[in-house]
Amino acid sequence: MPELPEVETIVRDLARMLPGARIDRVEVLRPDLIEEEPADAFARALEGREIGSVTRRAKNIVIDLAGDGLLLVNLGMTGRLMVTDPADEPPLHTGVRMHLRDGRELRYHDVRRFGRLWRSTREAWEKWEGELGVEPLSDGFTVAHLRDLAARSRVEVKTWLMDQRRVVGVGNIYASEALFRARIDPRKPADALTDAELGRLRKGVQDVLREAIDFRGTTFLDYRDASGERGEFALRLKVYDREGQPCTVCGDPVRRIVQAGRATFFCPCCQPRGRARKAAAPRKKPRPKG
DNA sequence: AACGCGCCCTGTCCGC
DNA sequence: TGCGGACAGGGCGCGT
Repeated sequence: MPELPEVETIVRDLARMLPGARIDRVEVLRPDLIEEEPADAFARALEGREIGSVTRRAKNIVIDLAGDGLLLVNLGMTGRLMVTDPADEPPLHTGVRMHLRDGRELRYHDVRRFGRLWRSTREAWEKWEGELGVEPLSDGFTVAHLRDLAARSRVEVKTWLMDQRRVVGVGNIYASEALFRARIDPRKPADALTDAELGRLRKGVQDVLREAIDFRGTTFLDYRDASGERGEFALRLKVYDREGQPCTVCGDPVRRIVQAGRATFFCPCCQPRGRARKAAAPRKKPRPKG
């Protein structure tokens, strides 16, 4: 489910709710969600720990255990991490229940179980996250950096943008949305992007992520924030899941293609191929019917 | 080294 | 109404 805006929304909520809480007892209902074996060792190791800070790196939730290492959570496609009342009957697909000393429960729920929870030392984590790409909302996300990355890859830009070793946090929804805003054909090879296009891409990525955070994320299927609420950004999507519907800018039908096995949505009129952007940028054009 | 692909899993929807 | 197949927001490991 979750791309950067959804994870960021959850993290901001948890960062208000969790610091200072102590983990009393951990129940692992779905051991395959836990990296560590046996999962029981993972559960016992968390018991008694105090939660320090909650932060985000890429699409990972980083829970600092106040000097006792880190608890990391990747939500995969359908993961949810939320604070609940333990009296609430855990629904089917509840994977981990962390009972807090103050009476609340930190609950992990995941229908498809693509998500993972694991422990790490700060040193091991820093080494691991060093392999990840640049944070798109950080100062390091510059046109110069994008140019360096793009010059070394002939992969189609949409696929390129989703690779977490280059730029983190952009998944299948926001990749299509960012390229629409940047007016770049998603099939264009990364190393064919001009500086002007990279500049628009940088802005497109940042704008769409910031706006989605403002709306607490996009709820497509399963996403819920840390309180179990839906995000509100879905209505603001311009191309994602809008195949055949009119482009909000030019009225032409939105197209769906498949790249690297994932659906891509774009407007062939507003995101023209090649450098065929001779005249002014595509604007509303009267469209002939038929 | 870089890249494409299949796969992990369950639920939903669509066409027949 | 039922059933098979396609597809769903991520990421890893494999083979080329």
